[in-house]
Amino acid sequence: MWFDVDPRSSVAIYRQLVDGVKEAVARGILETGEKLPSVRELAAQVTINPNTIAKAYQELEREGIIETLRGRGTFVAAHKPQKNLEEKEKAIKSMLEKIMVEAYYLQLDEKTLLALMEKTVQNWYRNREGV
Amino acid sequence: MWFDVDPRSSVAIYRQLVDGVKEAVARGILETGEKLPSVRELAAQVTINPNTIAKAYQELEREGIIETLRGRGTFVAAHKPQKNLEEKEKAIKSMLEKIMVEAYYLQLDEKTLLALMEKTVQNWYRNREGV
Amino acid sequence: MWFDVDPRSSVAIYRQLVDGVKEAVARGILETGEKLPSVRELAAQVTINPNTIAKAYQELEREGIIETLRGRGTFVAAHKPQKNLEEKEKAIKSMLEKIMVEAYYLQLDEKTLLALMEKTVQNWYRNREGV
Amino acid sequence: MWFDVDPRSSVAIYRQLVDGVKEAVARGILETGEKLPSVRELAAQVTINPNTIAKAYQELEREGIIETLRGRGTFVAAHKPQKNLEEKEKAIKSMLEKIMVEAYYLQLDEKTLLALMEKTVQNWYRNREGV
DNA sequence: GTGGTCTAGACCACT
DNA sequence: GTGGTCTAGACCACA
Repeated sequence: MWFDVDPRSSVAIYRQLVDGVKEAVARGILETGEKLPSVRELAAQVTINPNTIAKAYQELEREGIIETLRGRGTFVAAHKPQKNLEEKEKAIKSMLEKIMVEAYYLQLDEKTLLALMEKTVQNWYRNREGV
Repeated sequence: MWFDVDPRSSVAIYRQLVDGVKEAVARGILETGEKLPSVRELAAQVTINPNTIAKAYQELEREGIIETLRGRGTFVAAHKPQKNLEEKEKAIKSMLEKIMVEAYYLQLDEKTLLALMEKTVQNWYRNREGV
Repeated sequence: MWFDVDPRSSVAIYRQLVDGVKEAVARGILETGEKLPSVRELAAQVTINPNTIAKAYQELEREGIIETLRGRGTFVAAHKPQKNLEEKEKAIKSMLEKIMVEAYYLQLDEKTLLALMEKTVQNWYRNREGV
Repeated sequence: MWFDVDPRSSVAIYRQLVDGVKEAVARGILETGEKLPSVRELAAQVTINPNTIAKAYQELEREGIIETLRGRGTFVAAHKPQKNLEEKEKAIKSMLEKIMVEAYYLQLDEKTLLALMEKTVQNWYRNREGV
């Protein structure tokens, strides 16, 4: 499966599903138009209540990541221009600041941190290229 | 005040307090040995339930960021060697990956993203230098 | 074609068909006595499940908009006096109230809203005139 | 209560709740900052499952109509500038067209229809004025 | 077959 | 006390 769910985690299961799908799409593991497992199917595979899966799918649809065709199933949507661009850019900046704080307590110096970031970014784009 | 709390936010108020203090310490706004307001003082200033403040202080103490001297108050602790280094490094990497996903949906290209990161990092260290 | 169907929409496909035909008739695009495509024809054209088309035709027949002549096909019916006049007037009023609520959140003022309504109404009747 | 719910209706209960609250706010029956009944309270009053109420409240929060303060309850939010303005304007236009179609089958003439619209609009604004 | 909705009942974190 | 989440099981409309 293109994600894993930890029922012990403090983050809600449906959130883990949402993030998992978003990441899989971003990584190119799930491609536009590809069919997602049906709510019941997925529920059976990961032994999670169907309602929980459904909630995740609805959230993903609201975010425009997937779309459901009535009676046929849910599919990865074509990438639409995103809404709330500013909001999301703020979110990225705020995540970066949290990283800075954590790095401070880890006593990472500027150089090490930047190197880590560069490596992560380059890896990401290199892995996507092949898709 | 060296932080602000948004009761409308979906993140718990006590978490906002914890993060706020950690950030203030990391930024050098709160220095080692500096006294924090008492639970009651702070509760009065920001109109938050004292229990919530107390919970945040407990969490901060558990993380070794602050320490309570009985009868004297709570103070910013000296920076101790961190525990769970690996765990925290993982946390940073995981936050970076989340950033990658968000950046993907924002369609930031590699160059732009790296530039944003560098700017953030450099700003951070430059601002700390002066402290 | 005198209508379009969006499989991604949250409104049922058969409902979209029903509404589409009703609108086409009201606009004069489909005239009394005009033959509609057969279920199979239409299904082939718009790649929709024939059962769905059939359901829409049944609904339209029930509403008296079209009629089926056995072996000959389905045709736009002559306009009969409507049933449930009161019910439908209520429906219009209720739709108008929904518009008011939406307009409120859009902060449309009275004048703008009335102007929009007048324009819509006049356009509608002007376009019908030519038919 | 400032709304009523019909469990026999074909429109989902949670949708009726959402629309009811939106209308009450638009009409000024619910004012900014006013507290809504708690999920459990309301569930008891209208004998509807708490989950259903919660779903409605969440939808309303997503739309920015209400906001929840953790552990304290849910309140009518201050009116923020709306998002998706274009989308909503389209929605209004589309509702107006549906009205035109219905009016056609009711054989309302232009004058009658416009009069009805004007009356509705004026009534609405007159009733709000007093608030 | 699909997803959408609802109920009943439970547990949890937060204030 | 509040809302948030999850499970279990059920019914429905739609394609």
